Amino acid sequence: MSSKKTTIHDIAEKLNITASTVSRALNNNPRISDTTKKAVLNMAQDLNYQPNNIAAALRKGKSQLIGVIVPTINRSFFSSVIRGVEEVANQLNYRVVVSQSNEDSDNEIATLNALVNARVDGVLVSIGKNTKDFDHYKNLIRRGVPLVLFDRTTNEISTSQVIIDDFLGGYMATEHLIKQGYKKIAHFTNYNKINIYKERYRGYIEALKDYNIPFYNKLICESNMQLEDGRMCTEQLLRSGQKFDAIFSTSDYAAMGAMQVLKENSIKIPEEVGLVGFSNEPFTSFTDPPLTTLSQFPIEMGHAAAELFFEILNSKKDKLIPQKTVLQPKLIVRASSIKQRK
Amino acid sequence: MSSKKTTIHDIAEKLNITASTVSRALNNNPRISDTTKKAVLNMAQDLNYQPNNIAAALRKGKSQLIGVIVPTINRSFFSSVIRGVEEVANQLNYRVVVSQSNEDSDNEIATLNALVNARVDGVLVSIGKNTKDFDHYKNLIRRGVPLVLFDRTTNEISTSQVIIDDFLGGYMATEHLIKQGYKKIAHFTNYNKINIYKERYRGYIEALKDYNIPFYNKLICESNMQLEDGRMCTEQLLRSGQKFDAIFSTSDYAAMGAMQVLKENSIKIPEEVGLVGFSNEPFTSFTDPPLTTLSQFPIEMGHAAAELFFEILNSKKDKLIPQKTVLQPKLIVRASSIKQRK
DNA sequence: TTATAATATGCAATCGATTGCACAATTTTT
DNA sequence: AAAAATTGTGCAATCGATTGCATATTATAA
Repeated sequence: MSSKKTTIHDIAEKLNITASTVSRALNNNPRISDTTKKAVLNMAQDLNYQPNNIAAALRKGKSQLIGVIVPTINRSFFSSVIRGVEEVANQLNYRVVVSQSNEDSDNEIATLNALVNARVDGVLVSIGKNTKDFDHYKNLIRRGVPLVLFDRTTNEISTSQVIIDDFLGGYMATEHLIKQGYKKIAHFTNYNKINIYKERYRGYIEALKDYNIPFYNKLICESNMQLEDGRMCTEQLLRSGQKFDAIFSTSDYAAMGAMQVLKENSIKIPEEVGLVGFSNEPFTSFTDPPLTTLSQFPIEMGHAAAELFFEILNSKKDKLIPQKTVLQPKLIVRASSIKQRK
Repeated sequence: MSSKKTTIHDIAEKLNITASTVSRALNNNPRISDTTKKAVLNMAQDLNYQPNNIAAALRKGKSQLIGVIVPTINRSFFSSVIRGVEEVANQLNYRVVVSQSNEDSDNEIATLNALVNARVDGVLVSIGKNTKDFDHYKNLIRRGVPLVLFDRTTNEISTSQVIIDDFLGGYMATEHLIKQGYKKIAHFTNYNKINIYKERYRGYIEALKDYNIPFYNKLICESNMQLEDGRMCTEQLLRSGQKFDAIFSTSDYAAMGAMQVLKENSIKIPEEVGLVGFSNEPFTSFTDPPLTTLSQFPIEMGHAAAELFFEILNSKKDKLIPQKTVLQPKLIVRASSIKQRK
């Protein structure tokens, strides 16, 4: 029943021409006459021809596949980036192959190899928190496989990347709180200081400095930045007796934890404590009060990453200058940090 | 610099054997001596050999790729399903290629064809809301391409599928509200009645019947089930003067819209109006009050879908009986619907 | 009218791994 | 010791599309 799939040879045979001609006709090669092209196209339709990309990939050495590795796919930020990548890729007749590292270094390497073996034409990666060794990526570049890093990046690898200006993000969040009249601003950051957290932290410090607000080490809490960690940090702050009137958390989840604990302790947000998160997770607009946060424009980040990828792909391999796209984060002001009404 | 990638021929040459032997050795073929196998493996390591899956795929007619089509990837439910699929697939050395239909029928078809041309070994699909014509899927099956539908399915296509028991979900939600003492339960459902919404609606009706609660058509609001729609439905209910003391919304987003409007009107949840959503979106635990909802176990659904896929793949094509995996939803009771304390 | 260019198509190798069949070498059976 | 079975490799075709080069045909220029 399922007669074999039709190939260009079948088309060629029916039309009494060769497969080369069919191939050229299908690829709209100018050396083929319009008459032949039409005949081929019609016959292809009649025979319900479906090109075998695998065969083409083997011959051309290009699979039309882009690999994307993220720590976890079911986080709004990452799935949105993937969405963005896919939008650009599909436009150019590329498909997106996704893999998760689960923040595990070994897994990240294994998955990277798997993608390479599948002969993806390049890889877009957001590096896991625990990855300290970048040799595999360096090898990849040496072997000429296009690589683009996004969000979770490192300067140890010389390749194109797209990030948001996390320093600015940290600065904006802190400045906003200061301008609202908050003076003792706690900061929750990741204990594992990969680029993004480091930068946000720097922004926080810088803003304090610019506004002559003293920095207290006791107001810093390092953790894994999940909801539970945010709860813990907040409880710790409360127990310590250290006064604070605002929290800038570098993750929305930890901010949510803080919100819960504050509410449980009948501390009013934003009147007594202002709260700012980071990432604009979908839930932040649904909390009570809604949470001020920073949007990282994940879909745009996906677009940018894909564009950088295609730039590498289309460039002469020898004179390739790594590009860096820096997106501006945007402060989304919501009730959790509005002390003054203007 | 980038010396060509090593192939089995390079290994063969170095060892003075043929490529066939190398291939067999790498695939651990029992007809190859252990000595040779070891030599091949070592040489492969030395030359940093990376198998070319594309070549193998062409020869074997299997790409080790699974296509997944979802309406949108950046929705918690769908990205979690994909996560589940990926977990099973990776285990079996398969990769996952994702595509979005954006709820657009034409796009869904185009994307399906693209995946087929990429020679994925099969496709897992959650059908778009607006897809009414299933010919493309039927063709796919006729051509012997394994197809598994999940969540958004249809009985018009004879193929394996995995769904949750939406009828039961609707029933459980409604019964829970009834048992809490709510009597006039509104229901928000999708105007486009694809399988899942139809079933939940049926469950709602059945529960009312079982508990001798009259059904009022005026308590039903059909919409697109986004947040705005939930707001609209709720405002409409309020304006209409139709009394109601609970809302069972078939989407968490619409439920959230309802929560907002109720709060804006100073209507107390759960005291005056009980609220139940559907899907257990991550934000539902963060609202105030936290929202009662139903978990669909998306990751497990992904696992199940992948398993069904591999069953098809490994079965004799002629005697293939479509399987249906039905997962049980689970009621997650939170404050939004707890009127009585037991 | 002949030389030259342009046009349209065919030939055959190629991408890299897999696999049915053949065959030599060795071991086991009778 | 001859026949049969087992073991280990090699040969060559194959998967389907692409492409450099050759060639035949027609159109244009000299």
